[in-house]
Amino acid sequence: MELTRARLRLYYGTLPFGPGKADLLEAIRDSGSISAAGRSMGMSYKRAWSLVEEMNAAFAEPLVASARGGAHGGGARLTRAGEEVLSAYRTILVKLIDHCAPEIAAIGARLRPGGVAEPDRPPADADTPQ
Amino acid sequence: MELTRARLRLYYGTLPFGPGKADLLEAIRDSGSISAAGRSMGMSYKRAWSLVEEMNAAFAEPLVASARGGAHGGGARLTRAGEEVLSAYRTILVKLIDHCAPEIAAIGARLRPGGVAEPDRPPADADTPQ
DNA sequence: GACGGTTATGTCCGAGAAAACATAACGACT
DNA sequence: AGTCGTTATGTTTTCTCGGACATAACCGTC
Repeated sequence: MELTRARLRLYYGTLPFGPGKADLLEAIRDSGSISAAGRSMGMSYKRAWSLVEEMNAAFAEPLVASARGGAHGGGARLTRAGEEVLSAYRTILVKLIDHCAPEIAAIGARLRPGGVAEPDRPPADADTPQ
Repeated sequence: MELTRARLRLYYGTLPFGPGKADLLEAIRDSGSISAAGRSMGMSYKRAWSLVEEMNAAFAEPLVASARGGAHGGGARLTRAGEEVLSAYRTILVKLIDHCAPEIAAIGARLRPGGVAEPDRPPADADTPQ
């Protein structure tokens, strides 16, 4: 059985930083707005915004710069710090998959071949986009 | 700010394997029983047992061998497969901390020095032992 | 044969998290 | 001045996971 997904959450004191925040940063960078980012990943604006607030409060300088009003209602973009934190997190995951391939495969090799018997599951059920 | 904790969860198809199961395996190995393991980590027996069941069902051969009745009511121990899966997971975490130290530090370096201002917290609050 | 500690399994309930819903403020543009 | 999409923030409802209980079966030991 192959590794499907890996979720890494780092705790710096009380601040957790994991896939949720990383994906959100990425979506904000790509879309230019918090609400569009939330929509694109099936997350309520409220939640997306509160994650942004949490990050901005925990870091010395904000990771996301936002503005309201204006041309298209406002928007948000990643700061340099935001870009670099996101990049560092992505690098960690890549290195993990890369350097730990033997151990990851060793676990996978011991799994039951077809996965555990789960009675008729509606196929191709998209990943719940946390 | 220093990294306090790292939680890695691996998904093989529908089976998640993370710190909860790894710690449980370790506690079973050390205590020789599912219930003692659960107690030692503040987890109900029911939950500990269901995690064991989930693992045993997902792997080709069980990770935990259990027996009921007998001298002291029964007990549980790790199989060879259990030992090796646990070992592989631990190795992954060690390698992660080791090889990704620069990126982990890079994120930590951008955090607000004293952590976010949290009004008077009862100090030395032990980690919630998930 | 009763005892005791454990495995095994089901049901019910509550806390905490996330979603849903509701509103206000903002400001470039028309 | 009005519009529009977004940021910002609060309140209420829903849902899910885990904890709390309850019970049975098992089997060396005394």
